Amino acid sequence: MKMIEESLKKKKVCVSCGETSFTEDYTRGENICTSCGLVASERITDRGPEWRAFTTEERNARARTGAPMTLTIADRGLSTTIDWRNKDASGRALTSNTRAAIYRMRKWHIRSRLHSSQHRNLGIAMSEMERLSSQLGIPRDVRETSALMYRKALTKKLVRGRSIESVVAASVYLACRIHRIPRRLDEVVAETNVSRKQIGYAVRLIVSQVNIDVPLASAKDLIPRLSSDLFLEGRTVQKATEIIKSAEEKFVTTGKDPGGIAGAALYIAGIIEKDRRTQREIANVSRVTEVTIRNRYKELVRVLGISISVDS
DNA sequence: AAGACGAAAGTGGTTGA
DNA sequence: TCAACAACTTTCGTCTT
Repeated sequence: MKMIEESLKKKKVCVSCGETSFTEDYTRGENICTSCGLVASERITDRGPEWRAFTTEERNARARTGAPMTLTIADRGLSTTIDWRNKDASGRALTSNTRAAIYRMRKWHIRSRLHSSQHRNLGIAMSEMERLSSQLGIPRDVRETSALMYRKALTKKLVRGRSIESVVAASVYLACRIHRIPRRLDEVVAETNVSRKQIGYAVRLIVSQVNIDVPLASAKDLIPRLSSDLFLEGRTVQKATEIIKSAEEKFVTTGKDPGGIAGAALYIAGIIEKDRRTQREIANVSRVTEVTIRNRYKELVRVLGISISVDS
């Protein structure tokens, strides 16, 4: 037990490429690096059910727990509901006494459910968040984080005087940053009706007020996404990751657009590994211009002393 | 003909007085 | 609040493959 706790606490880093995200393959019991495919550890704990089910009915019949508690529903999925039918559990009609009692319970139950303005706010915000994050294709656990961010912002009274939508968008964006899922602010802005300025302001506000570390966007995080768009080969991707890593430690990549850095690294890696893409192709997927790719790649070559080999 | 290159001028955002 | 500034973009002519 102790060992399991320790291994959970320690953040795993891929020994091959330094990536920290892993896919757990339960059927094979392996931990696989999402970036380079390295099998990082075998014999992981299968946290799934110990039974098997082939149909939905079987699954429902065998499950012994209810829906998971979640932050993305305003009442955390913990509310009870009282049925509107005047029947008991076995389907018999209720006596008039019981019926009156149930009627009173129902009344208070409904009245107490959305009792505070915060709860009402959350209700609206969570449905908006659900819409936004599904539009952006954001996975479940990141949504939980963004819900948490929103709840923190709400309790700190940061939503007051600002539109719910802008704070929701900021929460989603920050959750992506925290989980190192590359979504740029512009992409989030595009799915909302709020101006970029307002969302940017909300983002900064939350970062300054809420006590959560938000890592800076790194060019490394963009590599998997860009390289799959470019259909690059594994070794090229790995090379690009190395380039960025040494660029980050050797030299300032700060203040530069991560897209430019990532694009330049992929360009160089492509040349070295003979898996070349044109500057235009790379510029398109990394959302910067060819000129920026050029500038960054010249800079990287100069600073890292990479010789673009003349052999071809 | 496509890709790479670099100069010049313009834009949106940050910083410091 | 404003000007200076760095990073990035747009545009365009030229060179290379």
